[in-house]
Amino acid sequence: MAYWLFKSETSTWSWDQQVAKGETGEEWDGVRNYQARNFMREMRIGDQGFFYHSQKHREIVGIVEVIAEAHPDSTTQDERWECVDIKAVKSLPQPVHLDQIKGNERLADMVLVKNSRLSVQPVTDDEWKIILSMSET
DNA sequence: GCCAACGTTGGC
DNA sequence: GCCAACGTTGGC
Repeated sequence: MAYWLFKSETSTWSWDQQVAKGETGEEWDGVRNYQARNFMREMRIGDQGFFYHSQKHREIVGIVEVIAEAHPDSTTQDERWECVDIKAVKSLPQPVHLDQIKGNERLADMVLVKNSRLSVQPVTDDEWKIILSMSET
């Protein structure tokens, strides 16, 4: 199973909205970037991801799960763009802030640190575990 | 609110 | 196919 990170601005789509969707989940639509789309094409049902609030908050707040693999993005007629569906699994015990991530040298290679503009990105097994443990303290 | 970094577009 | 111009994102 692979791990990912989904980034959203609270004013566009927030964790609270994602949680409210429950088991039904929601399309991760609106992505107009080839790299991000390509990562979504690699996702499989059951993969998990972090839900990150960009801009004002800058923290990972929850865990989501892929419930539908890549399909056409319903918000555009342009068939280049695809998206997956995700549902909220749970909130993190404590949000993990970007400052904490940047302050941990074992996370120095995270895409979030190296390419902050990419909205859908892969997370390694190690990064996943480290962030989970940071969230529990 | 600014601006650096990055991606995309379009003229040549 | 190169690259300048432009638009967008997101950290600060």
